[in-house]
Amino acid sequence: MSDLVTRLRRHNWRITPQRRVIAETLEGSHVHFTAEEILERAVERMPELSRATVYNTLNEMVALGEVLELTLDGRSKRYDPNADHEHHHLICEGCGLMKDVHAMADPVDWLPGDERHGFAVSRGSITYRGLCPACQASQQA
Amino acid sequence: MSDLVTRLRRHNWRITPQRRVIAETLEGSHVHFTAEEILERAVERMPELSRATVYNTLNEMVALGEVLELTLDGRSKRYDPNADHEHHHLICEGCGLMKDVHAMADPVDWLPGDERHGFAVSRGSITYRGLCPACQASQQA
DNA sequence: TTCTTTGTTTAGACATAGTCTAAGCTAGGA
DNA sequence: TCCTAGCTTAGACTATGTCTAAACAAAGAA
Repeated sequence: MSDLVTRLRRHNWRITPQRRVIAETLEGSHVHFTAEEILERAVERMPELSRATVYNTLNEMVALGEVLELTLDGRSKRYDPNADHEHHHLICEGCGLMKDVHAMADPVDWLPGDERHGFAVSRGSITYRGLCPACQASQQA
Repeated sequence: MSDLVTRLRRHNWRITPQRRVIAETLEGSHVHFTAEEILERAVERMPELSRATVYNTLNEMVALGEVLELTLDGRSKRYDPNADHEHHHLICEGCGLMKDVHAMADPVDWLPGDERHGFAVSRGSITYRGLCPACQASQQA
């Protein structure tokens, strides 16, 4: 799997300095940032970068299918540059910590035909919830 | 499974006229409403009902565990009065139509121990995405 | 019954997340 | 070089949800 800028370029998408900074900020992290967090970090490298460009660029990367948009907490959307690789998410109900995880089966295979209501089902993503080790410890105390 | 008002009363939660109207509005539907949609419909029965009461009441019902909060589209939260019964959601990527569905297995069973990162995993919910029959038809045209 | 306490509701101000608009800027082709 | 299409910008605007302070209501005590 190649880096995000390379994948974006394949769509004949112009890689401007702003878009490069945003893509590299997104890819350089191991957590899934919100748009505001990306703006905050990208502005350190390019102070004149505007909020609208960050939102526009993220939406375009999602539309190109190279970035996933996650809406896991109902507050703000988060962006996951790892769009190729099928994975799910595990979230701590105590502190909000999020991890990428892999399941042993594709959930689409577990949806019977009569539960599909005529839909053409393309994918299924699982959100696991629980308590992380730190929150389990603090709950016992 | 008893009705929502009955379940709420078991928590020694005062059932005021406002709360009753909100609970009945929520339960009387087969789609999952947003807070604004509930307000809109509840106000028809109780015109002086305020927005704040609707938001407060929904949040309290979620905290009591009798209503599920869904954040499936990143726009607004939706509320599902069917908190007891394990089910998942199927969403149309064309028009946003949402259905409750049942899978053949519990997704928690598909998450291997070494993917749990020490979490105490309590539940997993699946969001299926695809195209509903109407949107498949209009796409072909 | 009246008083007190506690919890509930209200209107509207405020906060946060995200979109839109109009103008200016930039890169590449003629 | 100039033109054009697309990109970026600041800031206004919209949508969703929370907070605050005051009014209101219900239940128990006297």
